Amino acid sequence: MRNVKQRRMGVLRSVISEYIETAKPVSSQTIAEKYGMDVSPATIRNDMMALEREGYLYHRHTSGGRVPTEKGYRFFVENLMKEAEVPVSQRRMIQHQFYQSSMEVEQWVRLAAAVLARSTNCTGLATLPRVPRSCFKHVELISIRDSMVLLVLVLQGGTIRQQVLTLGHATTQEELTSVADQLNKRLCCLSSAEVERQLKEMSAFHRQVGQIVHKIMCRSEGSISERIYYEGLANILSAPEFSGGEKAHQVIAILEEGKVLPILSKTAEVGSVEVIITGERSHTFLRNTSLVLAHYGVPQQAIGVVGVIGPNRMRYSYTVSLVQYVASIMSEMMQNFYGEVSL
Amino acid sequence: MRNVKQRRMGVLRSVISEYIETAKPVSSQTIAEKYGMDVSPATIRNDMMALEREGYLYHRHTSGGRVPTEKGYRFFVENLMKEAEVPVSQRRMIQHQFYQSSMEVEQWVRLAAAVLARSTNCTGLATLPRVPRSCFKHVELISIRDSMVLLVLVLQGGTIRQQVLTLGHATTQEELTSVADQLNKRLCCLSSAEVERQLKEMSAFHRQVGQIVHKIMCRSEGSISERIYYEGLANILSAPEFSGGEKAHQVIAILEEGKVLPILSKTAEVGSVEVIITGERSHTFLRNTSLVLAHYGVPQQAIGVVGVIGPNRMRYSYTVSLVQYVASIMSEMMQNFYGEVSL
DNA sequence: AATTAGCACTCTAATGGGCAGAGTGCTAAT
DNA sequence: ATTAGCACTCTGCCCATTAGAGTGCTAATT
Repeated sequence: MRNVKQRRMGVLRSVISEYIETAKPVSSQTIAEKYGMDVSPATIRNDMMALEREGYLYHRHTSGGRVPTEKGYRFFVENLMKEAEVPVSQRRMIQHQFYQSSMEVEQWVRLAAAVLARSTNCTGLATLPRVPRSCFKHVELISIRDSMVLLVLVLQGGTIRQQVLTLGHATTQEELTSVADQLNKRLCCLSSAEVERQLKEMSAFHRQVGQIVHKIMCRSEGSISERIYYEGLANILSAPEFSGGEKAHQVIAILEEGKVLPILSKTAEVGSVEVIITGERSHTFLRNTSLVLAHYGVPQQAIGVVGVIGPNRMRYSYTVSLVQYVASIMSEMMQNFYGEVSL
Repeated sequence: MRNVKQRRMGVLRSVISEYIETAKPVSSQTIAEKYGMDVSPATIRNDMMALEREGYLYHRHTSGGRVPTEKGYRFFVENLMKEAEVPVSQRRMIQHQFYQSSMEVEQWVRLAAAVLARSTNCTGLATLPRVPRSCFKHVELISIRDSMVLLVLVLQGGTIRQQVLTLGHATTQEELTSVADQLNKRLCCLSSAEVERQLKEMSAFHRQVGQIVHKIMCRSEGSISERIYYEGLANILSAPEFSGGEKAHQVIAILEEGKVLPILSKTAEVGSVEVIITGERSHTFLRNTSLVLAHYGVPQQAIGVVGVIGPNRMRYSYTVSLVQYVASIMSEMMQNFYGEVSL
C-alpha cells in the first residue's frame, strides 16, 4: 500500500510530463510503455481513476486519455517535479549577452525578458527595479522657454525622472541654476519623508520646486514598477491551446491591459521562484496560463520581477531553473548600481 | 462609354466598401441591391469581369463573390475613397486626453498609439520624436562608486540620455562636478559636429567624457527613433483574416522583431498621410496588412511617426482622417517643447 | 454597343451515415 | 493488489449527398 501510493504519484508525474511534451491527452498504455512502469495498463488505469477522483486529472470523453487539472499541475510543481539545471553552455551565452549589453538598466530589463522568451518559447516579462525608499541625489532645472522649465531629478541608484513645469512667471536660467544648487545642497541624500520636512523651511519658489521633487520621489517608491516589459508575445500564440480563435486574443489583451500587475506585486523574497497556475479556480481571467516569477535586485534597495508566462502545459522544471538563473544575473548586474551607498 | 467607365469605378468602390464592412466575398447581386445601381446584376457582373481582367479584383472559386486585390485597395485609397471627417465629439475627447496627460513626451507617444488602437480597433503605433541635428544643452556627472560614473546628458528639446561609465581610475564628486561645469561652458548649444571639433582642444579626461557625449548625440540623431511603441496588438487578432492559426503568430512576431522600422523610416512631409498596402507584391513579409502613417513634429527639429496597422480590409477613410488628426495633435504638443530655440 | 434575361455550370458549406481506432470501465480470474 | 479480457463509447475521418450561392455565357433587347 505504501508502494501503491508511490506508484500513483509516479503515474501522475508521467501523465503530466507526457502531456507537457505532446499536448495530447495521455492514455494508460502510453504510460505503461514509455515510462518503464512494471505494471500493466489496467493497473495504470485504476491509478488514473483514483487520481481523477482526487481531482488531479480529468477526461473530457469516455475514450479520450487523461489531462492534468489545475490542481494536478500545482501538485506536480510542488512535489513531483525534478529540477533541471540550465546547461552550462547556455548559462555562458546568457551571461555573455548581459555583459555585452550597454550599461543601462532598461536594456537589461528588456534583455532579461527577451532571453526568457527565446529560451522557453513562451512570453518573457520583466519590470524595472523599484526602490522602496527613494533617496534624493541631484536636481537640475533647465529653462525651455518663457515660463516652462524642465526638471531633471536623479535618485540614488541612477534612476532619472524628468518633468516639465509651467511656472506662473518667467525666469532666467541663472535663477533656475541657483535654485537647483541650493536645493541640491539642502536635499542631498534625503529620503522622500525628509524632503517633505525640509519643504517647510523654504521660500515660496524653492518650495514649489521642492514639492514637485517630493511628488516624483513618492511616485518612484512602492513595491513594483507599474510598467511591465514583455518580449515574445508571439510565442504564446504558437501554443496549440491558444492558437485557435478567441483565446489568443483574450490572453494578449489581458497582458496589454496590465492586468497582470497585481499578480507580480505580491511580495516575495529575492532569489526564490514562484509558480502561479491559473485556471478555473484562481485568477480565472487568465485562463489556463501559468506564470513562473522571481524577484531580483538588492534587498532593501531595488526590487524587480522577471518571469515567464505561458500555457499551463509548460516545461516547469526547465523554466523554473532558467528564471532563477536570469534573476540571479539581474541581481548581480544591479549590485553594481545599488551595491553600496555612495555620494 | 464615358458612363461605363464611371460606373465601373463605382462598382469597384462598392465592392471594396462592402468587403471592408462584411469581410465576405461580394456578389453582383449585393452591389446591385445595396448600392443603388440602376442596372441589373448581369451588368455588374460584366463590370466585375472587366475589373478582374485589369487586376483590381479576383475570386478564388467559380461561385464565390469578388475580393479586392492589393492593386484594388491601392486604387481605392488613391482615387475612390471619400474622406470621412472625425466627428467633433471624438476630436474633443482625444484632445482632452492629451491635455490631461502629464507633460512627458513618452506619455504622449504611448497615448497616441493607444488612442489610434482604440478608435480603429487595429494596432496603433508611434515612435518618439527624433531630432535630425541634436544640440547639446547640459551634462551632469554623478559618482556612483569607485570609478563608476553616471553621465546624464540633456539635449535641446528636453531629451535625456543616461549612461554609466567606468573610468580607469577613481575620482571624487568634486572633480566630476568641475569637469561637467567646464564641459557645459564649452559645449553649450553646439551640434554634434561642433562638439567633435571641440574635443581636440581638451585635456585627456575632458576629452574622454566629451567623446561619450559626442557618441550619444550622434546616436540620438537620424530620421526615426529605432523603437516603436505598439498598443492594441490584441486588436489585430480579432480580424477574421488573422484569427486562424499561423498567420496571427507571424504578424505579431514581425511587429515584435522591429521589422516594420524600415517602412517608417521613409521620409515624408509632416502633415501628409501615407497609406501602405502590403500583399503579394510589396512588403511580402507583412502579408495582407495595411499601414496608415503620418509624420508629426516640428520640421527641422523633431520628427516622429504615428500610425495604424491592420488588415488590408480596413476602414481607410476614417483611419486616414484619424491618423491625420492625431498627428496634428502630436505636432501641436511638440511645439511646446521644440517650438522656439531656447538656451 | 451596351444592357439584360435566362440558364447551365461550378464550387462551397453543411449534413449525415458509416467505419476504424483509441481508450476506457467493468468483471472475473490470478 | 494486479491483471487479462471484453464490451462499450466516443472521436475523427471519409464519403456522398444536397442546397444554395454566384458566376459565365449566349441570345435577345434597347
